Amino acid sequence: MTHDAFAGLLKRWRAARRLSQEQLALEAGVSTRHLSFLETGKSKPSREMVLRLTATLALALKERNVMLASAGFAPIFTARSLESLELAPVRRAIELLLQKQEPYGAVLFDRCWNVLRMNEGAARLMGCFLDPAHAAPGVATNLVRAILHPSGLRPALVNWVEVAQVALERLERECATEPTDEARRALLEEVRCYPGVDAVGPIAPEGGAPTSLVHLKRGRDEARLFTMLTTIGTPLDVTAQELTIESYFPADEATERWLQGR
Amino acid sequence: MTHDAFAGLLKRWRAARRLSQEQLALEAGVSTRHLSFLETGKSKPSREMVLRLTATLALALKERNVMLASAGFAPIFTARSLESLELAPVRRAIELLLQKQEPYGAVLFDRCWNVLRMNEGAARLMGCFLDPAHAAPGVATNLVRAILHPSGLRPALVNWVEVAQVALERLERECATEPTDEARRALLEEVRCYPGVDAVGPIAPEGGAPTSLVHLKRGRDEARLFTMLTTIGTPLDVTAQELTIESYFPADEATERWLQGR
DNA sequence: GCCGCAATGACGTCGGACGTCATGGGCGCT
DNA sequence: AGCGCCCATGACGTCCGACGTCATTGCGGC
Repeated sequence: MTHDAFAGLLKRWRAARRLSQEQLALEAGVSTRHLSFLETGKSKPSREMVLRLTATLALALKERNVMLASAGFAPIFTARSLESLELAPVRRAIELLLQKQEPYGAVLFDRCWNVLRMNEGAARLMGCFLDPAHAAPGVATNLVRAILHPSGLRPALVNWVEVAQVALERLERECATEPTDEARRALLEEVRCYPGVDAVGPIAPEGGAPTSLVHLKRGRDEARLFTMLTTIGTPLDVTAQELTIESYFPADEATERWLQGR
Repeated sequence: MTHDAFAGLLKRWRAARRLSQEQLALEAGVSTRHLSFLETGKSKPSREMVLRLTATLALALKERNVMLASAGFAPIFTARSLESLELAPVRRAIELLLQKQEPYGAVLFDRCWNVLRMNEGAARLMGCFLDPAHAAPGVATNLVRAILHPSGLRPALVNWVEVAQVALERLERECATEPTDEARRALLEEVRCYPGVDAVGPIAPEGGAPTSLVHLKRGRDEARLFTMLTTIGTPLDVTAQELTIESYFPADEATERWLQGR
């Protein structure tokens, strides 16, 4: 490593907290010797050491993640993510973003793919292709369930296999990257039990672009959409990074007219 | 860890490549013993081991990052990111996204904050508040330079100090999280030499929300905007995660009218 | 019965994270 | 000049875990 980023960060944060090496070392239960070595880059911290030090420095979660990354470790995640929405300006910006997407659809998800917000266009799509009569509870409010559950969008999804495949693949990938997230893992186990789900292919051949195609058809209504995922914030900023927006665009002229004509 | 994610992933990928433990171990220069332990979760891999194994398995970069994360390590990044744009559907989706944002502004950046694409609204904003006469080269095509360089937006930025602070902070944070990125570090060094930049505060007090306020004024034109960052893809999906979109919304009624009236 | 494959037991090496104690040097304060 | 405070650093030591070698056992298939 050219410049040891962790060393510099640690020094700066300790300075910001106005602690001497000795004080910090004492509080964190670390030897002053080792702390000094860490700040000069002569030693590299273990993951636990990073966590201990950042905890004693009372750093915000986001900062801890930066420190972890600077030392070459994966970030930690949190179970919150709803109250980040309480931040008024973020909330307002999201509202506007969704609104700008009209008449196309756009939906805001949390990291378990629960629907948090939905614009008019998306609501119309849902109303059109999801049979509200016999939708099992929880299916309409969760993207993964909506796609994979037999009473969800599945009857209307012409290319169900592909869509299911990328959805499953993505969920599995997420579970692998954040093994600590129990809720997400539970969701994965749940949908794996749905009929027909175990039949979709195993590891897709290197797939996984941020866009994908969706072909819906129910009665005389038919739409070919392609969708794109975006997440709030930068990938490094973990504040509200669990918030994802999926935007739906018409994939052909017919769908374009159909969307406009409603 | 409840379920060792890395172990399972490794086993699945090896199976997908139709290799026996012995073959893979031989090719990767690892003892069969250790490989077996890794697949049963009895041993945990070092960062280098993960890289060696994923390399011999010829996994895509994205998959390597997933494996790294599942073993608790930070992902690796790549220097490309432009050719991801060549993916036609992604490109098209981005085009549509920017277009939907009209008449508000929206700009697409790469991870060095170079401008890759810009919609009409953003172009108008730029034209209005950036003095093209004496803008130094490279300033108009890079967000960080545009904000921090004296010949950029700085004269028009009423709340320059705050804006500069978050921009600097963000850049520094990024440099810390990805110490390998030389280009980005060079940019940081460059802008640090601009006059007045060293005077902006050090570490901001736990700031860094995904939205921020911008107040622009030049002659009779004045706009108060708030901006939000979104990135393409999910935070875990590294395919094109280096692509960031900044969207500009009016922060008050006057600005709203001013924007519509152009 | 033989073979490919995976698991695993016993044992060894080694590097690095982290500890303890002691020393020396820079800097401010009186 | 003298005294504290803060930091770096030398010379040790401990310990754990990543990873190696060799041999053994158990499994399913031709």
